[in-house]
Amino acid sequence: MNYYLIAPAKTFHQNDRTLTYASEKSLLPGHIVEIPLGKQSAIGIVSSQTSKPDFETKQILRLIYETPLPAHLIKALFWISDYYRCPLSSVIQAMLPRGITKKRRAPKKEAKTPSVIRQTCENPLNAAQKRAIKEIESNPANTVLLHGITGSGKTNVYIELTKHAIANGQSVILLVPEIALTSQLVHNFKTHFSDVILLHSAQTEAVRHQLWEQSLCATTPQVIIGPRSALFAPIHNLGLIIIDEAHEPAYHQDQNPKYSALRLAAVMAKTVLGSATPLITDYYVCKQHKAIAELTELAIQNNKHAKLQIIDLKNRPDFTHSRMLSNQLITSIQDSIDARTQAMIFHNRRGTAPLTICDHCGWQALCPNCFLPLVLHADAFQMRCHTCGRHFPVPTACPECQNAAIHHKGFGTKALEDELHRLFPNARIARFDADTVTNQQLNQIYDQVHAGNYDIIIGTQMIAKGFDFPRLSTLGVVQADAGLSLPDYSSEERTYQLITQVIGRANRGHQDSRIFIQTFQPDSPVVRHACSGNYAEFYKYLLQRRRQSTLPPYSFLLKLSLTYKTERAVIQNTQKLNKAILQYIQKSSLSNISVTPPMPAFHERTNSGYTWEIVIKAKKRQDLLNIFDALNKTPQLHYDFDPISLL
DNA sequence: AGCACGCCGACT
DNA sequence: GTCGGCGTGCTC
Repeated sequence: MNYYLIAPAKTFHQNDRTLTYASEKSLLPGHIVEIPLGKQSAIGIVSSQTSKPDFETKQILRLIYETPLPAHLIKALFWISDYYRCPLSSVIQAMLPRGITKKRRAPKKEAKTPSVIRQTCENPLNAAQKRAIKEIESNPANTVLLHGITGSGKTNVYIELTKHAIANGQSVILLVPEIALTSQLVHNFKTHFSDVILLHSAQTEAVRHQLWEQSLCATTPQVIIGPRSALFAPIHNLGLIIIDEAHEPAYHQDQNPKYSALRLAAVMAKTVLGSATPLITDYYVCKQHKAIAELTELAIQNNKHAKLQIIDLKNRPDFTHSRMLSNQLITSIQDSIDARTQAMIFHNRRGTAPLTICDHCGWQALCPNCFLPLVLHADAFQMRCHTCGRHFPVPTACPECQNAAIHHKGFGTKALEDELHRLFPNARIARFDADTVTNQQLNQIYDQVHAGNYDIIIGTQMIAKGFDFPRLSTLGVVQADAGLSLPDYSSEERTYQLITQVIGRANRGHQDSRIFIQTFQPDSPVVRHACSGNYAEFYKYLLQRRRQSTLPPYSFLLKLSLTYKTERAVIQNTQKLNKAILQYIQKSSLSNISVTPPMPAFHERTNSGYTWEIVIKAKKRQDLLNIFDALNKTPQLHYDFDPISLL
């Protein structure tokens, strides 16, 4: 009889660890089995063989797949659970396809038996790209940052690295933040490699299961493209992971299992992080390991120019035609229309007006579920909550004091669209935001824009990423500093990234173009460095600030939050928690640790109650783990190691 | 999370 | 004397 440690996929309270089971069969680590657990049965993963224990054991019911999961996934399973203190079962659930025990009907289209990856075309490289590839491949560090400006040809580098890995018999995973927004990169990969396995959120359970089996059973190297969860594809001989736009927050999963795809990738295989605007912490760590490859020149040289102008929103004489758009921007839009080219206006706020307030008594329209401001959508005659999606009729009078003087403050993309219609009554205007387009539709509409069916394009984040608009000659950012007002430690780098991405839309060099950055803070280093594209200066500036406040990369963070039905309960329990933390720190005489006093969370009140939080900063990450382990866990306690935002 | 056991109040 | 309320505790 053989005995094995099995990690069950089922969660059971406060006791999440491997269990010992017996089996006549000889099994390997990574084998997926069915086991009896309590009165039920569960799926489990074989961790290792063990000796006969001194307690009763149950028999493994059956082996589900002859092929075990590859070793790097078993490593990942235990690493995530340990590093982020999350239940093993939650990791397994993320790793295995839903309905793994279901018998699937044969797929309509014959599943292609994975064949040898075929190179289908040439991949010309310039000197800088060749240098970067050599740098990445010869660098002993496990993670290498490919820092390349927009248009420097990172895709060609990815393709070449992938070719080399396949030639060595190794599989490659390419992570993208969101498939629908990266169709050009996906298309490029498909033209270079046949049989790329593409994973995305629109696929059905059956299709995912089939693709999962396909990669589990493949005997030749595979290329997989997908979102962060594609790291769990069961491919063998994983040699390289490429993470495109590695600064994107989509690479951090914020529900259990909480993990950073960047950290996880580094545990599993050689990892390349591609970004024009890397996160400060990633740049800092890679710099320390001398693991940065720079791509500083445009891949395709051209003689087109983009002229950038910063406009102070406080300077009212510049806003005599519109309160939203400066005279300079309006003139340039008109020039673009006259020249039959296009203008793009970026504003990261949906709807018509983000705040609705009664002038008489101060009442404010809030979502009864989230207690956050409701956004007016005048075209739909609705007040919408952008957090939970609920919608309500537009009030005609204040519900508190019956006064009719209610005001809609601020403006979103819909209001901007109305304003542009007023200023340019004959222009063809397209608006891209979550209200008008889903990610799936984005490509069709993009084609229309590309074909020149529109004169003015208005949009949120959605249009800032990835797309190449060759007819663009005017680009306007309505309020570049909008994100800086958020009380979050990462708001500066998020703002830098956004401005850089937007500017990148005009810097593709198809047209001479003019860029107008409107801002209330023309002197802010974030806005200035983003406008001049000076990452090195921005890095220096932000690193200094992080050092002053001991934030990452100068510390590790643990965010603890408590949610209770009443304000009284949440304050009491957060204070109790705070006391327990301080006592533990003193008892263990830990140093270089700071604990914020209990404070209300940014979203203090929600439908589920009141939330307060405590943030712990430590020089050594292990101290955070030790403190956490010593705490009393209750269902009200939520925790986040290495949070990317403190909101 | 389920699903047992277990120890007290309302019923045939 | 039995049915069932959900408090407590376990799952190899």
